[in-house]
Amino acid sequence: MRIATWNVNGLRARLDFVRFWLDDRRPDVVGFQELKLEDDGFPHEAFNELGYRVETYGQKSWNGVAIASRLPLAVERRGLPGQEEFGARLITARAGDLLFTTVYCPNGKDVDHADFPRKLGWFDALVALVAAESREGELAVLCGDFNIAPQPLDSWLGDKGDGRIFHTDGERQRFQALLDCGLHDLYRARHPDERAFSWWDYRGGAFHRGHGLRIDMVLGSPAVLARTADVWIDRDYRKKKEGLTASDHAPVIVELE
DNA sequence: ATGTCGGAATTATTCCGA
Repeated sequence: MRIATWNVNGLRARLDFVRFWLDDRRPDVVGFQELKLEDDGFPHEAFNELGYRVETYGQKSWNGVAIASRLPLAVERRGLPGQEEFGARLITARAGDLLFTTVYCPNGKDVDHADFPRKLGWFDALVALVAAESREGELAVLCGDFNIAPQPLDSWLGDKGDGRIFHTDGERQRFQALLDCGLHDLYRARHPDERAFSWWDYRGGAFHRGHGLRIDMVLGSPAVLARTADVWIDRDYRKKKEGLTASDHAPVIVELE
């Protein structure tokens, strides 16, 4: 089974690109972020034609998440309790035997911006939810755009990034708190010393200069880790395809036995 | 050069967010 997470940066603008990727990689379950459209406007037909059912939690203009699945799909939750006013950022569904959650975590903008403490509060609510809902032996996945580089190894800035937005102790403590709930960062578990990124700014030729961050993650419960055969970042899909513009994020793919 | 995108508000141009 192949699962994936991908921040598409606007599904309307990315639809042909996403279809091309789905047809090429054939994942079974995908968490999408930054749809930037309302649920009424979701292009279900395009996904159905490729064999996917989709559950969505969108809003106008910004944010928005969805789970597409070739396996039976039953939605369990839309929205992070107590944080709904911060945008459509979390959806959970059962996909086959997986309890699959995808999140678009707040960006925070800058360490001295009002959104930064709100970002930390959003993570505190996420940690509380994960802690309350985790069940022994469950095949649970929490994937998405976390907007945190957990270690210096996850940033092109290395330890020179420490203290900047995405690189602060406060953000890293929240990410660690998710791991302390029993989740594993599957990419890092599989590739302990690899410097690899999932996001590169559109500006300044960041992709070609290697100026990236690893902020898109697939976290898995111990049962998921035990079934993980491979984890890779689909960097090729950060490049233009057939003249179509890529998202600023690459998909992250996990192969499960 | 904070150099690019996507979307919205308004009508090809500006803003906002990332």
